[in-house]
Amino acid sequence: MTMRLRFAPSPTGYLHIGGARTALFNWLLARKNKGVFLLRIEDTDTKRSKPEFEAQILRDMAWLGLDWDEGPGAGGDHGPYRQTERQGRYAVYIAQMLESGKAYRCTCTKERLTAVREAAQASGAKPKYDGHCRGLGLGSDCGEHVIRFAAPLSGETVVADLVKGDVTFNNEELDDLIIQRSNGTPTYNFVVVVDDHEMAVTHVIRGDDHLNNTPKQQMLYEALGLPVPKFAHLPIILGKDGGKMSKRHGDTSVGAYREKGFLPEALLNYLTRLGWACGDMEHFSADEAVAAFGLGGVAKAGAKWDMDKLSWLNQQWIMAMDTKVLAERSLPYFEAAGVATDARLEAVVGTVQARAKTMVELVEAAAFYFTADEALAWDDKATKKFLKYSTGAVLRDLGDVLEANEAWTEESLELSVKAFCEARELGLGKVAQPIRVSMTGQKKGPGLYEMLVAAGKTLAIRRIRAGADRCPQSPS
RNA sequence: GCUCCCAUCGUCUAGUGGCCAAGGAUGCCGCCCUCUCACGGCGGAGACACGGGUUCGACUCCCGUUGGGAGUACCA
Repeated sequence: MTMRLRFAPSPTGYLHIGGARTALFNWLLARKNKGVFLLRIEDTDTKRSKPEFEAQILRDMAWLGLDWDEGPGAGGDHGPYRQTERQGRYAVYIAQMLESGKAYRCTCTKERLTAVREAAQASGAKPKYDGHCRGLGLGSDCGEHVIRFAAPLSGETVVADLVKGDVTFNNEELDDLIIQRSNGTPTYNFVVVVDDHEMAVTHVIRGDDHLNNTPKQQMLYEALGLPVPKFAHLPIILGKDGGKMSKRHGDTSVGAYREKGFLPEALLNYLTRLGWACGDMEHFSADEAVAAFGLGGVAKAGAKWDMDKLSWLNQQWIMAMDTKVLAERSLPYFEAAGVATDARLEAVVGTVQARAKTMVELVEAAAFYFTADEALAWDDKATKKFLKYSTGAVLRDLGDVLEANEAWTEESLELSVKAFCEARELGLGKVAQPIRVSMTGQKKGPGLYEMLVAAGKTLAIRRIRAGADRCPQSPS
């Protein structure tokens, strides 16, 4: 039997990190077992759901490389895959529940419900519905009413969780949950059961926060006479302070990480490793993760989001990437930064590849190659320290020496510069830094020779001479 | 309050009763490389929450305590 897994986001916001990780683990398991990964849009909250959010979620999933076999845009014969388009299907299940006596109509008012809840809480008991209408046998003519599940009153329900192990719930703790609202629409816990069944989902993998819903859903499966899927609950991702991950801890949306210049490979790598381990594997591709993945390696405890490690991984991915590919993929980031690139791009990127933790940093580090001379960002400290009165003549002469360098290769430039230093009895540092500041406006940057080559002779000579002009023209 | 889950370096984790005077990664510190910054190399500090059991032997098993998290809706 093929394993069928699903990710069921609500289009009430962007795809956040936690959701992406849930999707990822489902995807990994599906790919690992040659199963099916499907996407279901839970858009029944009409007040908060928006088509734009759905589009964004789909885009971010695709960006991460989490492709789905069934769902919006992919087809599949278990559709439709949007809950709003499935509304008609739930009525028959509700009717079945009513007929078999597994559900009943309830006309209790909200006021009464609140009073019951408060009374229970005051006495230290679990706040739950008291079953007031359970034995009344109310018919469809009872006026405004909800439909409640007549849950088992005694015994216990054991959830055989693939991550947590057996989790036992006392049925007395669970109450008669509402499965259909007074406006006729079914509620979440009922709908997931029906949808997961109709979509033939075999494994439900979701966040920890759903563990408490699971016994209710399991009882619903049983009441409906449906096979119960396997469950696995993943620990949730926490913020740096151990609390729920929120804006206070930085970005929470996948889109924000893309915009900040994180590579999908790195984000996926980090997300996989967060809460899952396979020995000492740290830096791995999606394919490698698929090959090694298993629910057995999933941690039970929540994990804190660590930007430092994500950044490190991103840098590892940037460094490991073929320079030509990296150059192509950096294009949108140059564009976003308003930096126009040219044919030197690949060479340029090569010089900053090991100096950027993100694509945005890469663009920042490379911008000086492309910006107009007068638009260079000057670091005052660097100028003061390295462009002094005495440096002016050095840079001017160096400009002439370099102009005479026909080959303009790293090797020949190194020979030229070193010969110049020896002739002047100057340490390399006394020459290299002024050149760097002239070229970049900054005191840090790529290696001297690779930078000169990547910049091109024309720009290099021009900036070195401009650097000379920038030096004080008289001793102060 | 009640129910459920969880607990190894700051962080992510390895560890499934002896191989652990607890390993890796990140971050931090130092040294090296060096024209700067990175990269890279080497080294260092840094953890089994606590208390009881079980056992010849517990990081590993059981119980409790403490701490953290989740749920407790006519939201999903």
